[in-house]
Amino acid sequence: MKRNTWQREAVRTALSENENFVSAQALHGALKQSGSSIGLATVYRALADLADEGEADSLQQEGEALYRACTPGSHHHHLICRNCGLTVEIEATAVEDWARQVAAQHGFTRAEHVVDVFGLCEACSRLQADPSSS
Amino acid sequence: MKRNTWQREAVRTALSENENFVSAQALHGALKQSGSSIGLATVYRALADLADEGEADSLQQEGEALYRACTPGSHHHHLICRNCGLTVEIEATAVEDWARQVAAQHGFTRAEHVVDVFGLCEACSRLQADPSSS
DNA sequence: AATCGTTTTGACAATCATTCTCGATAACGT
DNA sequence: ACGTTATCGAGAATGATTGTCAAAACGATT
Repeated sequence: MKRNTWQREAVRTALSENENFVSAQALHGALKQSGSSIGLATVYRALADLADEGEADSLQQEGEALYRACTPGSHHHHLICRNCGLTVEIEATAVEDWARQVAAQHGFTRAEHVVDVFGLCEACSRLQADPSSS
Repeated sequence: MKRNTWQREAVRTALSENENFVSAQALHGALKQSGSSIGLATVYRALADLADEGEADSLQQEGEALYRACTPGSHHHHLICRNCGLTVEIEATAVEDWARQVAAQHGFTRAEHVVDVFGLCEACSRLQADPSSS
């Protein structure tokens, strides 16, 4: 049976306080900073669980897993700033259909897909164009 | 200046002999099997170079990087069998456009995207439906 | 073909994220 | 409150990838 522990709740809370994708390590660091005594392994476990249960989205960047609280129950993708990490949830009905269709065309079943868009957000685009204003 | 060594050539060749995505470790193992004395670090370096130069595609799966020779100069995505690794290159013009458009809508510039579709290929679908025939 | 400056290699150590281990702890049903 | 048993925490273990550095290989030039 699954139990409710303050640790899991702490991770859930810490996650939803972050607008953007965070690594398990970073989240653990933040929790420790704010006085929690939670263990690193526990953060990893809690994040994996949350991702399984659909309460968090995850993606791989530079060899590490990043997590983010997500609006549960809705399938969506992300538009992520490569520089500052700003993340926007995006709907992609058209892409869902396309993926399913392409898979079917090639005889594939059980299609899932990974779709993420990276770029420079408006602010970071400006910074890059005019570095003096940083 | 970039030099041509038999090691790099060996990696390029080994890659193109594999229809599917392979890990650096696996590729190194295969090369050793066939009598090569190439070092593991060299395989990692060669693969990173090939990916940079657009001669190979790469993706992350279960915490490890997988590589695959790709038709150079063409932007494409992949349809990958979750079970046997069979890979099909797919065109995704519609998705390209969608990605660019979504990024622009949110003020993002320099949009890039990660789009991969995973599923079970025809053969593996059958196996799963009727495991007795394996 | 021999030489020289530079790049690349390979063996192994180092790193780093993540997972495992296991005794201790705490949740939940009774 | 009690006993089960899932979960925790600390640190060890794992496993992929990268760094180090002396030795070897490359390629342009004699």
